[in-house]
Amino acid sequence: MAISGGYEPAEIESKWQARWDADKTLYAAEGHECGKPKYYCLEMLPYPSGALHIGHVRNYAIGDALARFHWMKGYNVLHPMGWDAFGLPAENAALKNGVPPREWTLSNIAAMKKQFNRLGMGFDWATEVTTCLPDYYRWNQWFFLKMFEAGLAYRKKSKVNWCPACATVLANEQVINGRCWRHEETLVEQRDLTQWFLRITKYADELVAGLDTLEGWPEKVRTMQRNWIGRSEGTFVDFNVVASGTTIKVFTTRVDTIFGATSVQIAPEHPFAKELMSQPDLAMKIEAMIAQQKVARESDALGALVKEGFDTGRFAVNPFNGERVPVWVGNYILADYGTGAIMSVPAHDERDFEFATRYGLPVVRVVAGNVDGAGMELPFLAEDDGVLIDSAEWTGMSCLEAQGKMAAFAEAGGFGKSTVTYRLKDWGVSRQRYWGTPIPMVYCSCTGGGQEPIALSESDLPVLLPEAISITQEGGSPLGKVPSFVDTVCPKCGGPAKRETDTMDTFVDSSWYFYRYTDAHNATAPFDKAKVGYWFPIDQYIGGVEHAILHLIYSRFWTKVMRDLGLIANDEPAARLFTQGMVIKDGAKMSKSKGNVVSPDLMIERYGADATRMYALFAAPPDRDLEWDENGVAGIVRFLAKVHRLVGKYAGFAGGRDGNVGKMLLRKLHQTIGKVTLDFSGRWHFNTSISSVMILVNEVQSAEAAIDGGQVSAATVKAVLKALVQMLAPFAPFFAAEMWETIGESGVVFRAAWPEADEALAREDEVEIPVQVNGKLVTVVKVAAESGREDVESAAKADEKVAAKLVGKMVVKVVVVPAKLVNFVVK
RNA sequence: GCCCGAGUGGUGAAAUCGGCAGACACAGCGGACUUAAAAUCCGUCGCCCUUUUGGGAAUGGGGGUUCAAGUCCCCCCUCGGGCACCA
Repeated sequence: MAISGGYEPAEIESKWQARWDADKTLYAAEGHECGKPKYYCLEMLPYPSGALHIGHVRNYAIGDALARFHWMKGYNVLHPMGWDAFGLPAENAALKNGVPPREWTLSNIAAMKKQFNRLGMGFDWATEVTTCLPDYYRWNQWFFLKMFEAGLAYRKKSKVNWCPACATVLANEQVINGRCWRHEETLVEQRDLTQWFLRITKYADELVAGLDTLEGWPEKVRTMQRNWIGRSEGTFVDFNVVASGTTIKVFTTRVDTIFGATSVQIAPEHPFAKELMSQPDLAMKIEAMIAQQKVARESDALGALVKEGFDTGRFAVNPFNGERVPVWVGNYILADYGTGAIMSVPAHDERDFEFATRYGLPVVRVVAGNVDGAGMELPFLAEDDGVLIDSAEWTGMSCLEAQGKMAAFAEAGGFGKSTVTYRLKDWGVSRQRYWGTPIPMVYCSCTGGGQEPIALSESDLPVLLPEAISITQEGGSPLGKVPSFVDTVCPKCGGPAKRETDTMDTFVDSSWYFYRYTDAHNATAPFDKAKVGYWFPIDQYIGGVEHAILHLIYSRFWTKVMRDLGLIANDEPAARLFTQGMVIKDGAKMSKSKGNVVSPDLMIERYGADATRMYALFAAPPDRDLEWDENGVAGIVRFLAKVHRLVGKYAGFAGGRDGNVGKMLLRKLHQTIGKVTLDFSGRWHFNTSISSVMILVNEVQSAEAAIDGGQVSAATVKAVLKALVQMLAPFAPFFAAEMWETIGESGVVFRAAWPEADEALAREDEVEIPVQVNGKLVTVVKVAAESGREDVESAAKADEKVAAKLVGKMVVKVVVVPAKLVNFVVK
């Protein structure tokens, strides 16, 4: 588009880009000795796909505005950037084009770095972190060894989520509605594999409790994490199976209702069900039910299954009353939650009620008072605020009280125990892929018949990923086909040994990368404790809400592990978290298939980086979804062009004396500074900051004739232009740098002190007061700002419109809110 | 089903502490400048009734509190997101 006012974004932007590349004045001060308060501003690092998308631009525009604002406020700001560079796409590209993953990844990084610079993002490249390079991933291996030593990393055979499209295992967090998080169309299969796990469950309680301290995190994210961890307090109770040595341990949150238990229900995959498989008739039914659950699980219809089950013909004894209850296998019992077995209390659990009704099992009520508002007895009572009946010595006790006492009773009797269960499972980190961190373990016949892992020692690190390998998607880990990698020497016996061929989940990389930024070139440790101590916690972390439970739970876990290893002192990685909204186009999420993808490069080419970024901040508050409208970007260009023209015109302005217009401009200026500063102080509604700057510019434009006529002093003009440029600096950095030079300021605008709003100068002499009669607006009267209640009221009464409304009426009450409004209440 | 978040003009939105609803933009419409267009500038611009003047209803819907409600309280609807046979 043609741009007026002599504003040539391409010229300005390439000029400053070159300067910023060359000089490092915008980087964080090295030390703690700089005397400034620190501010660690962090945006989530991108995956190097090869190109930034417009959502990135928004994310980083928010962070960069904050970083630059804090520079100007005098903070020592760490604003780093890196690359989450391991992962499957690199391998897929290799499969498709034959380009080695490393080469593909590094060239993508180079391309995206160029884009970042083109966008004018003020990142501290001196601390750049690239997770696929050995100087980073060796520390993943180092942490792994530490965790192994601490019993936090272990290997076990278990059912794992297998994505056929990725040809690898997925963590529970990477399975969404039974489908792969990267392949929506692909159902995840369950496979039995021996895998590496990290014991995140050990920290489950602390991860839940810590959420209460994270007041700077969105409630939404905290709730999601709470749900994900799924902490549930309850009781284990042992039911001994009659005529067998077997005990079925059930988990219940309502041990108080145990006198109402009329059956024990076990999952088809429960160990006792396996035991029963020796009976052919039962085996068939059990297998059918396992298959049924599997199908339902895969199509995400587990909750929709009709509750079915069958009697095993066996009985178990309720330890509280010695009663025998039948043992059933139920399709609504999940093997992987609790103990995979429940006591069924149809009177007080909706699901048990449904099941019992279907099969005619008895319903025994043990909680009184369960009537509805109309006095009708309810079929069951799920609430735990009732009073027990027919429950031996606990009869008459409140449910809540009984829960504690009965659990204690069971514990004392040796047939039960208070417990806490979690939905959260240990984090499966093994991946059968090439492009990831090798797991620093070997297997040797000298230990456990070659089945037990032997840890390498620190001095063996890094275990380097072999570079020249051919990648295929068949037959297990690609690394398994590289003899030079697999064959190694046993650290224990010195004989020939085999390396672990799985690699680590890439979420390991992103679990601690932000610590590395503080000491990115440390060759002897992941980081220096003192440096982390200075910078942590992150003051502000910014990213998409899609990471609420993956990255953000893993990295909290990692922080706690590192703390317990004595490496850091903080309990949580980030004091404040901000999740920005999505960028949408034509009302829908952008996607290649919809053809509504906005290219940042194209935007920069057409409108410049400054306008593109500024639009991303102007079009909506940052926490909300943003509809991308190219006309809006053009509008920002018009605005910048206007500023460009005015700054150019008045840069060397001399003469003039402040009349009313000069005073008005100064007043508007200080109002604007106040508004923009306020927006930065927490709410980040940059859309309103920018609009207030637009208002200021519109005022200057309207005042042009007066300025030209000498009614504004040079000092006022200068003050307005200078602060205007400073206020634009966080949003349009190239532009601001250029304008700073135009008005003859020396030094770097981003290091100049942020302007202070002078309240006295910002104050209006006169205010307009709305006048209402019975709450309805009648008119607006102008009064001196300092007017008292009487003056305001009499000014309002004096208005002829108001007077007309008051004729013949009785004024019951007059509400006067100074500087706000007058309301006459009349009859 | 449970838990978050949202719902305001043609569009993106503003109203931060209960005090003029629609700031600032985008789009539209009219005009100036121009041979013409672009760019720029000026004006206009929520809806309904009214020639004007003016009047009326209005922030998803319904109730309430208040002199005053987009904002607070209760109930409901719609959309987005998360969790879901979790015992």
